[in-house]
Amino acid sequence: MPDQPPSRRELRREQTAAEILRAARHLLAEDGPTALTLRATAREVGMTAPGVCRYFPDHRALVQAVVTDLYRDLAAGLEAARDARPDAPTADRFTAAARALRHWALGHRSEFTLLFGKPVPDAGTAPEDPAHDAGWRFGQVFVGLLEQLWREGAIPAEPATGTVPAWWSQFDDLREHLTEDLPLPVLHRFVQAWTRLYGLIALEVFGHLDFAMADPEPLFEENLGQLVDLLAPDR
Amino acid sequence: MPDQPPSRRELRREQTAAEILRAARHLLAEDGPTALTLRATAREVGMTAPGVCRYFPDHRALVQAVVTDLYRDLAAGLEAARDARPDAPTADRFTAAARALRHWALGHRSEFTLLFGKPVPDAGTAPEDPAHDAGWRFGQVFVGLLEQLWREGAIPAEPATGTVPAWWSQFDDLREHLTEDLPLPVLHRFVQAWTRLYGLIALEVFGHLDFAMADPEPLFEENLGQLVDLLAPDR
DNA sequence: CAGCATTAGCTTACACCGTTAGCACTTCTG
DNA sequence: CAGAAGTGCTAACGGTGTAAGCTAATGCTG
Repeated sequence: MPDQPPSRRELRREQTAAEILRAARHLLAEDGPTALTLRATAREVGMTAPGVCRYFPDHRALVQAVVTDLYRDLAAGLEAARDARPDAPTADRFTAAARALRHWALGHRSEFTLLFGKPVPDAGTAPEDPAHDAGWRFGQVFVGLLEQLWREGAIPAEPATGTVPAWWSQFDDLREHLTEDLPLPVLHRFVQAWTRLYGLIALEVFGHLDFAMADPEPLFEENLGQLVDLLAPDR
Repeated sequence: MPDQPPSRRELRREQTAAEILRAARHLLAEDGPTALTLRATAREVGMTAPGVCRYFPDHRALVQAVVTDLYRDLAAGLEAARDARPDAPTADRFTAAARALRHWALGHRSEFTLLFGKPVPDAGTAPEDPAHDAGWRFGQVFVGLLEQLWREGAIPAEPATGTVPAWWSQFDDLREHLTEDLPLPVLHRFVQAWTRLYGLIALEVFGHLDFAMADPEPLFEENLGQLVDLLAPDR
């Protein structure tokens, strides 16, 4: 079966599936994750709920399709930010991507909550879920920059504290997903940087920073500088 | 009206209100935030939904009562951990409280998600909400330790980088909520430590650390050490 | 103690939600 | 052109929050 040309029917099917997805994303963006409902989505495109079930059998399936779509968009946005000045120092491209992530999160709070919070049980990103791959493409943006920093010799292969703690061997799992074989201290630096980046952005988006400050941007920028120093001190 | 002795009726009212709250918390703990529903709670205590509405007019009100209750429990738990060894160095009491927070979060994932994630719109903790005060008692645990560290001279009053950036004046808001008048660099150190603490725990509870490691505890302990060094270098 | 206001909890009702079963109609295919 | 596959519908069931109105018991008060 040498993948026949998509019949007129299949074409139309993909078209309405895309329309449904667009409606669902609109709902999410407008009224938050709880508004992302089968019936409301159906209404949006002029169908009934069982109608859209022909395209996304479950509510779960619809949500996961949205998650996948969002991850793709986000990854594309980060890639664009990273590659806006291809000749800039790699560390600057890293901060550009990180800023783009924060900017996207603040401009798409509902979407960020769906992807990086833990509200909707249907959004689960288990390894067997289709959204898992899309999520990994997002992570790949930062991993790619990490690998390039490593190639450029910006990251020391030795830990700051003399010896490698035994528990760093946990990073072996992560290492297998990488195209390049990076030493454990490099991966350790990366995870440290990532946790701080995520923590800051999530804290701000979720409003848990309001108690301390009105505008967290300077705090973010300060941390971004620290992160780069920590991640790639030899740049 | 010199607060009359609670009539028999009011006593009974408080009693069933407590029972409803207990049932709601049970539901939350057992089946997650989405299972925390008016009708299910009513079923749990052998009533109908409009029945519990006599006690908590809204679903929102019920959720907020649960949030308040959880904050109180959590705060009590952290205080207990902090005061388990009252004569220990203050830095150790800080790490004890931080460990207790992580331990509670991992053992009460649903509850942690409700308090520190952003899933349920009804759980909003705006300043006018009753849950706000309870949340602040939780924060007070760490703030109290901060103040004690300051009294002991463990925290330098000057920033590491010579001058105080202009944006640190944002911490003035935070300063007003404190009993002691701490210098801006001290508050800056505190916010830095808090964001990293939250980031690590949230990342772990929400499962966003799975891609990198199976057991994040060593990473947490490592960061805890760094945090104390950062927060109170002169201890 | 009698009367009465308050209150607890109920039933009913309405509007949403996800999901299933069955049916009519369109479109492709042999 | 008939049959098969697919599309979207209606109807229905069980779940959710919430408002209105009712009954009966409770507790206060004269």
